Amino acid sequence: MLRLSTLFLRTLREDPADAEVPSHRLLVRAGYIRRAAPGGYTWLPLGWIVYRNVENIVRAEMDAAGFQEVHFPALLPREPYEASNRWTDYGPNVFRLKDRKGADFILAPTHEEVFTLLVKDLYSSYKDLPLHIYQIQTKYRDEARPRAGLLRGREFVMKDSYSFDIDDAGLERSYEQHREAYIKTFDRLGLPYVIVSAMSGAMGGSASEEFLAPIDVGEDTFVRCTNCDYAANTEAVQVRRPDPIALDGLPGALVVDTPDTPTIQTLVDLMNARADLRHPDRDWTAADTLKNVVVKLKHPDGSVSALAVGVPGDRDVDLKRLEAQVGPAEVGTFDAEDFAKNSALVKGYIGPGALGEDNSSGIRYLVDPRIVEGSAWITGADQPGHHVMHLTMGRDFTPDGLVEAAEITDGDPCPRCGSALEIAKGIEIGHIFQLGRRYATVLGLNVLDQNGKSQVVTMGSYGIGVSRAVAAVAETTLDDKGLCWPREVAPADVHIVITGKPAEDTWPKGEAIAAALEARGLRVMLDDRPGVSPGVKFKDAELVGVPTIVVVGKGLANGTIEVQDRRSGDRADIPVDAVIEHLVQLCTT
RNA sequence: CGGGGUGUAGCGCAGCUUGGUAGCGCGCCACGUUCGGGACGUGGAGGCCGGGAGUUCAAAUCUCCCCACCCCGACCA
Repeated sequence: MLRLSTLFLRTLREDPADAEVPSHRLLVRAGYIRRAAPGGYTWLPLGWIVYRNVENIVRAEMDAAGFQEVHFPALLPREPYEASNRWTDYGPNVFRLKDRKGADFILAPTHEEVFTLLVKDLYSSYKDLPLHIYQIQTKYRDEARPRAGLLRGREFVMKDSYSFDIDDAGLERSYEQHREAYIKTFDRLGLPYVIVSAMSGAMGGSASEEFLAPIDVGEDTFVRCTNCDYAANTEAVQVRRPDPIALDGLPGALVVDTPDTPTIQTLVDLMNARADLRHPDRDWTAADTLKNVVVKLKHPDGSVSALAVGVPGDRDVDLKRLEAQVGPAEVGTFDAEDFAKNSALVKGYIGPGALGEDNSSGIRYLVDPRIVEGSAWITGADQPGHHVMHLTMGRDFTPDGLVEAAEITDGDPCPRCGSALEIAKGIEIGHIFQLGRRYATVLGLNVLDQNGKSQVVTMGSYGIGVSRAVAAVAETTLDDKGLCWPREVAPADVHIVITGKPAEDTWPKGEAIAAALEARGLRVMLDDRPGVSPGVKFKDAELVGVPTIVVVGKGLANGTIEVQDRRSGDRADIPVDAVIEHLVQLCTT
């Protein structure tokens, strides 16, 4: 039984100044967590109970799916990460340290390598597969900017599982099993989620989906269709490609004099104002122009190359989307110095004429899928103050390929059904990922198949942010009075408030009810603080967020106990001799 | 890493412009009153004013450097 008279708890009357996000504010205010380090939090007794409830739900669902729990150290040597190249790839995001002999260690940000090596250590036959193992472990990432309390910390707890299969069909099945287990887990946690397609290209896998809790304070942007069930991380959205247009009879390309038009808007305004350049039927818009943006790619091996991206002029290049396509290379800006080195590029007037690996700049040129064969564009003529109109894709220029790099906007057509997409924010609470053979290959995880031939194992990796899930549950359930936990993760089933003076009947009665409920298997929190005014007790009960609040007070004179539902605020007066049964019913159904 | 903001008692804040006794509310302790929606009185405890250097007779206050936190952006298997 949790007695508030002795519980290590201090609720705050006012919001902490350093917390902005509601879940963070309330978890601190209601005495669940305290900040202990930049991006690191101490779990107080109530928080730790909730954390363990969440962890146990996750564990129970993993076990129910037949996955086996193991536990690695968080402190790991450099070598495995060297083998997968992530010692360098991870860059400043890993905490690195040295032992007394000067050997390198890391605080693991993720465990793919050591899981792979563990299986390599013990297994060598196809008969041992498939295998699913997982752990619930503290992870460390030196985030540039930890924020929002538990939502993005530098130390956090993650459940990470890995599947090992002999072939692609097996991986497919393993992935599906994990997907099912995740659905059950999040349903049980009472956490709303959207399953979105995510990027997998950079890691060499074939399928990847994220579970996002749709909340405005989330850091991930995703789209979902207003009509069908398509949903994707914005980085992974595949734009609908219009049908090609026949090339016959289109007007020829025409270079026109357009002084002082270095931006799309100035260009469109000038074209609409000039009689000789106007569109015969309508005004030109930014969507009629082709904008070419040059960026620098920094490759993991340290080399740098230039890349040109062509997008319709009414859209910006979304650097995150671009980076997801070109990963593991990083995208940087092409600055004045870079322009100076490449005389074929005229800033503000860059056109396809100068781009492409076969053209004067030699810069690889990728275009948005909307740039289809036969589409005609107004674009740069590669000389100051000049543009070219009617420049037609497939006739006047041919890019080196396509790239999904244009920003996605509200109302864009769904790639599946064509209806409008809407943009939303979410917290990533889970990620499932068909990793493939990348790690198994570099770390040499092979098994013998039926024919005695050595085969590279194919892997999946699957994560749930356990500590983050606590914040996500809080965030999706709280209201203006405080936290509001779903029963299964709540620190207790009932929160009994005793009002009146310790000498009055309410006190022994409250104690008796608490004991009786506990004997019936309910988890009880009892506010037995003497000399604390009823108002304070009510406010604290609402702040702490136990789903059922029981008030032993004034009603006792008439033989009733008040039972409140924290979420709805509904109150009912229950006769004293029926209250135990009533509550047991309430809390177990 | 860039831009903006903030560091003063456990929490929320004032004081800084114009240098001179460190304050308020909540919380905490003692006693008394009160007891169904954040009660009241009286008396208390609690501070290296984020850290360091400097200017000055004298620094929370002025100057420089550093650190931390919050917000926006960059970054985020």
